[in-house]
Amino acid sequence: MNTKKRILLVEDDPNFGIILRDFLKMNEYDVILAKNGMEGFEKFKKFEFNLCILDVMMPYKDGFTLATEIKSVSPDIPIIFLTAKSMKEDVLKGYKVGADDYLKKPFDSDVLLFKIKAILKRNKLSTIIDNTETEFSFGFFQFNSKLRHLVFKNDKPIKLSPKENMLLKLLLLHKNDLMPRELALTRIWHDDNYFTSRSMDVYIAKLRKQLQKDPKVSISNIHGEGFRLVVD
Amino acid sequence: MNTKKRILLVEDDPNFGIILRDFLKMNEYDVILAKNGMEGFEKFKKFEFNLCILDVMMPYKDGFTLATEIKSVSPDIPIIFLTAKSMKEDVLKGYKVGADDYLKKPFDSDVLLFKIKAILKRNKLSTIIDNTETEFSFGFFQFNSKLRHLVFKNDKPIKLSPKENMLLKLLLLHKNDLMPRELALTRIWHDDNYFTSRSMDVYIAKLRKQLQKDPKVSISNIHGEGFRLVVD
DNA sequence: TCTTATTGTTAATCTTTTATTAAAATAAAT
DNA sequence: ATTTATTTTAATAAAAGATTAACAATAAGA
Repeated sequence: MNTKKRILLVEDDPNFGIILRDFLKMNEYDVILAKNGMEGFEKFKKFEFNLCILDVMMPYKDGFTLATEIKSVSPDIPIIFLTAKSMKEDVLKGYKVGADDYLKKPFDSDVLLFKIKAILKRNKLSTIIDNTETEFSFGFFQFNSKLRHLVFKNDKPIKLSPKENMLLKLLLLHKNDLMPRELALTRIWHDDNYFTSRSMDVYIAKLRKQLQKDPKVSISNIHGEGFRLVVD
Repeated sequence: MNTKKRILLVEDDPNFGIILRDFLKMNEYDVILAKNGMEGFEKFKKFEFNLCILDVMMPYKDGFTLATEIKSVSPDIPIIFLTAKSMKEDVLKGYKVGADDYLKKPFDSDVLLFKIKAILKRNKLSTIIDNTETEFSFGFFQFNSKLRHLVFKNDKPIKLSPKENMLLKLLLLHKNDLMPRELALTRIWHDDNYFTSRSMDVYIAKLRKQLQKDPKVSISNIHGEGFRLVVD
């Protein structure tokens, strides 16, 4: 209902990977496909995901190793393993590195869909109750990213739209430092192209309009690089 | 570390049931064994459990039916199914009634232990959040969620319907903070889709009608996120 | 300096989400 | 079995949000 759930799919068999990706896309998931563990971890760091589906047997870096790396960055992200053989050792190893489920190939696609649904559902509660940083204070502003409220001095709170809100939060997480354009585009717009970039500029303008209430606060552009929220 | 985790094991084969119970007990779990669905539900209501392990094929009342009953009382309790056959239908049915995992008999006991561990670990957070508070006071209102009574000043109590009641309670548990739409939909409507969402809006309207008696109390919407019960 | 690429701003358009009301369907109670 | 309460569905309106287009301004490179 909300926004599409994002799945990282790491599968080295290109034929199978593409067909599985398309199948999941048809079922209303946003899927990023990586063809090996290396690429998988890069993509994982770049975007934000709700779930990972990892093939176990991959050359160079296997699914378990990748899972361990992923869990070290995001301990709570659910992982489903795809195993060719259902050997006890594999299953146990999977659970040891924090698997939420595993599927033996060949598997039934409906079963996979249900597993995904079930896992996302039970992970909802913990992800709904978002315990990332939510209160920010800068200049004469007070900002609550959970309520999407921006308060100047003792005025009544200004309601921010989701995009305004996320963008301001990203800027604040890089306060007085470069917030790369690319970062906002991949994190907020999930795509980096001409139009999303234009859209982002519009939101920068909106934020500037609010922030100009405090002369000590501004958003400056670093040409070709990104933006910087400056607080004197 | 804390106290032993309590497991409800429902299995109609007495030999297998007893050996499995003893195996789990050896592994530091408190286990209550029931030999059919009827007895299983009785025991479930009598004690408090952290996890249920249910045999699917049982005479008189099967595991799925039992699971549905259990979930109607405790929506968040994790359930593992034991299936003799791993038919697709069974697996899907299991996930539909909210299974957390399933195991095909015969299974490896170590795998079961790992599944139990994994499930209890991820359920830790959400069971802590389970709140049994029943008396609330806000603005000029007094609310008893057990009696489903909402009282304004000294008026006679307004009887709330079950859904109104649960929704108000959820809002109050997040007083002055975001109560995510998804949370109410999964907790109260057990499904998050267009229609349940519309239904929820209708109930928000009903609550607003009652709460407007006190100008200091209101329900505000956070677009795309949820609602907030505001008490000045 | 000229040219091109990037950024800034505003307004129009399109999309999604929420609000409200009423009617239909279901469930509970008498 | 019939009334009553509750819940869902439908239809439509209103609000909020996001994108796009058009054009202005600015910065960087040739």
